[in-house]
Amino acid sequence: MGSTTRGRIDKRQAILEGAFTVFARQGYAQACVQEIAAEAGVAKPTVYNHLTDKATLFRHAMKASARTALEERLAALEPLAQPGDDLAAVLTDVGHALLRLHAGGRWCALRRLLYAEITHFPDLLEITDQYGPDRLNQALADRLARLTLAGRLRAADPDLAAEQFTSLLLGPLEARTRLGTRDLEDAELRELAESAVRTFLIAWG
Amino acid sequence: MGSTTRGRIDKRQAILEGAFTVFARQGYAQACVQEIAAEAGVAKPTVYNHLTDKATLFRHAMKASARTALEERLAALEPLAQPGDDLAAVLTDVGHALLRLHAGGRWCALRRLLYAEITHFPDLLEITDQYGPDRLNQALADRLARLTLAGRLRAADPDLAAEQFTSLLLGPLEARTRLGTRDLEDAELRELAESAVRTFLIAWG
DNA sequence: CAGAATTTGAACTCATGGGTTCAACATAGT
DNA sequence: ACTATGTTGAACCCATGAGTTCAAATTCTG
Repeated sequence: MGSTTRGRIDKRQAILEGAFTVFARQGYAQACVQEIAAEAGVAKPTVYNHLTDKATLFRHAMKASARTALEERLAALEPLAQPGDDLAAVLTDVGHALLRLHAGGRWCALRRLLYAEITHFPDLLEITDQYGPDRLNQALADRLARLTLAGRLRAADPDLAAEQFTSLLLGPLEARTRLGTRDLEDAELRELAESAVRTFLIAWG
Repeated sequence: MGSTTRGRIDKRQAILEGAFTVFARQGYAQACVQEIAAEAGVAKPTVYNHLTDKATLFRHAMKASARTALEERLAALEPLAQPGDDLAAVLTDVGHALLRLHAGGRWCALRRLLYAEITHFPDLLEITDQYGPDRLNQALADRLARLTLAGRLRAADPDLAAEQFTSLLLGPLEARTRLGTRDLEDAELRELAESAVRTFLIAWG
């Protein structure tokens, strides 16, 4: 009930990390609390001491991971704040970074878990609202609006432009990786980013 | 072992339909064979008579549904064979039809099930290869290639063009429906199709 | 219509895993 | 150094549901 010490915070953190790892590998239903405990390096009763039950554990683990995933993607947008002369090159770098993140095993697994459980866990709807694609699109739309005001783009509807930009990146990625089950070479990710930026700039540049 | 009569084929068909309905509603793990039997209007041992076990049932149900989903989407592309004078209008109609299909409850559920179980059921990889987004993109690419040869489009890379077209449609849809958990008004689907076609034709028209 | 095949309802076996208990041990705080 | 708190390993209880059994009923076939 009271504040927990750093050591105990670390244990809870280890449990959440271990939980996400096991949920990512096996899915919610097939993941055993005993395995999660083992992955976290604690005893099973300790898991229950920190998190009430398996479903609570899942919610917390997913929230922590979704937050981290969004933070990483928002960080990938930062070069757009100071794009310099070659906007196409910066957009391509940003696109490439977003593709790498999206293709990463951990975020593929997060996506699968979200799809798998979103109808069973109402919390995941809220998590998706707070940390999902809309948030990334909003941040990107802000950037595109600024670039439009600076005369660098012609995005009268920055929300639509942002949405189309991320779609041009992630749609092909998802199809080519068969829903995230296959890796792509980094060169292919780069080409994909280039193609997306080319189409985007023809339409909105 | 021998051929089954029409009545028996119908029973097996009812089982597969009932199975998909229950899997779609509850997910693989939470779906009970007893409930599937009830949905199909048969006794539980009858389910086991026709399909060996729950996993086999799941694979067959998913394959049947994925095939139907692809057939419906391929059918939605048919207007592109004879587009008439107003290609933008036909592309918009086709896009609108694809969005409606994609947003339909049944195919949302199929997608969720594919994401949820694709790492547990290798068959789903094959099903995705045979009936998944790539198939739709290939068929669309064929159409776009023909339209390019006819001087209607400038799609030197019809595969990429097709991929971008479906991405411009489905990416925004998936974000706006929060992974298929919310409905959109048909007017919004129409607007989405129009926006996608507008960008597509600027880039590839 | 008789025989074969399938389906049925109810009960059953069995495995699995969520969650709990508890005395002993380890760690943290005063 | 003592007390409080947290953790531990092992065993446990309990619910759930996959899959099976079986005699009787129903449906199908020739």
